[in-house]
Amino acid sequence: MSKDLPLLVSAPAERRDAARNRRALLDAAAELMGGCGAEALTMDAVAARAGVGKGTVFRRFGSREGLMASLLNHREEEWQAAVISGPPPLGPGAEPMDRLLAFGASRLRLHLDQGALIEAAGRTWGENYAVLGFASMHVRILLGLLGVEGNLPYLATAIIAPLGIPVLRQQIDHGGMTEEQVLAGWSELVQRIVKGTP
Amino acid sequence: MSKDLPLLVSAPAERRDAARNRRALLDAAAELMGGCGAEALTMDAVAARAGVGKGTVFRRFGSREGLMASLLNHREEEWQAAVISGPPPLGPGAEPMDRLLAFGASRLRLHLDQGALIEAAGRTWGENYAVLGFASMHVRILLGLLGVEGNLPYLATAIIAPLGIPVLRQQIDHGGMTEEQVLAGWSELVQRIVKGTP
DNA sequence: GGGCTAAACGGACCGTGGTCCGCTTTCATT
DNA sequence: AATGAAAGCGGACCACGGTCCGTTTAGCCC
Repeated sequence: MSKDLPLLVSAPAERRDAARNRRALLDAAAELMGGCGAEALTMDAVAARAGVGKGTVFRRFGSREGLMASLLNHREEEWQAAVISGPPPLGPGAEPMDRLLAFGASRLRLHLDQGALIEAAGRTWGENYAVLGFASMHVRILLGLLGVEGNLPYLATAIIAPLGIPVLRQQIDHGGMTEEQVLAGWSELVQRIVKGTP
Repeated sequence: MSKDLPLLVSAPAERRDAARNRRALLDAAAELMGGCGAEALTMDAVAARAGVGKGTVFRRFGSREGLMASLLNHREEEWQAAVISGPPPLGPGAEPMDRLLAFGASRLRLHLDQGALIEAAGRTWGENYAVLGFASMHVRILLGLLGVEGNLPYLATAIIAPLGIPVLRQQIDHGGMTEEQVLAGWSELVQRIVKGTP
């Protein structure tokens, strides 16, 4: 039997008890979330439910926001995988504009689904460069394929911005729009930006 | 001498000690902010500095975020006044497109100036309908004057979204853009949206 | 297996945001 | 000026996020 090679993994691998506790904590957090919502979730409760001390929770996740961000991470990874190698039109194989519109619809749903969690994760998630960077790069590439010229990095972030939770909340809760209207508005926005190429 | 009529004011007027304490608290908060930044400001410190009890702070402002939002309110009101009746191109008198571009530049600066405070105020400020609603209505009207057709309410919020602090932080801190590049990108975005009218 | 080291653990402890309730002040009315 | 009621006040109190450090445990080398 060959020993596993360490490959190029620089992370020195987690100790087994640490890994077990991390999973126990994520499971406990998910269960408590399902029962009471993100707002009411306390770190003491998570620790107790997982059968570990509170210090362990903070050692693993750094902060309450970090724990929330870890919960979000699962869904985000699935979503990124769907973009990279899932079925069209979100994944490869469809026309760029169809992929772009599918991106918006999918991202919109994801954000609305996870809204409470995203808000609870605050800046730890919101400033997660890996997440923002991936979406931004994807949109930027699609815009390039569509023949859009100009400041693509900026346009990409500007196209993604109205899909953020605070904007969606304003439009839906205060502006009286439905989810469908928001998506239709976003699609129109994208068409205009693509069309407006001088 | 005629007694002041109550007019149509529904607010039953603040008692004099309450008004005095409110100003003292806002002044104290502003001073402490200047000294240590928004992050380090504690409610106990504000109360002590203003010479009142902590309960009074929460009675006036509801929460820490509420206090931050009240501090922001001054600047916001000045800004709204400048839009409504200040000198062009931000105020009335300039061409719609010039006003729109001036709006973006002015809003961008305002947000960057008050970034720390805005983040400290969190949702209490971010979901302030009066603020979002004013900006959104203003942009919507300008778009109308520019002959843009379509879902103006949506387009207005989408144009404002990339001027939000989280997006600006991403672009400037992680994306390597300068303030000038962001403003140039936003101007380009607006031109495209206006031009893209079918 | 024995022993060594670094990592992980846990829960007592602390600071801060937020609440509560008995006491004080304002002010309208007479 | 006296008075009554409502608004305001203050600081003891609580809950929760986050830290710290003495103790335990996993994993490795002999």
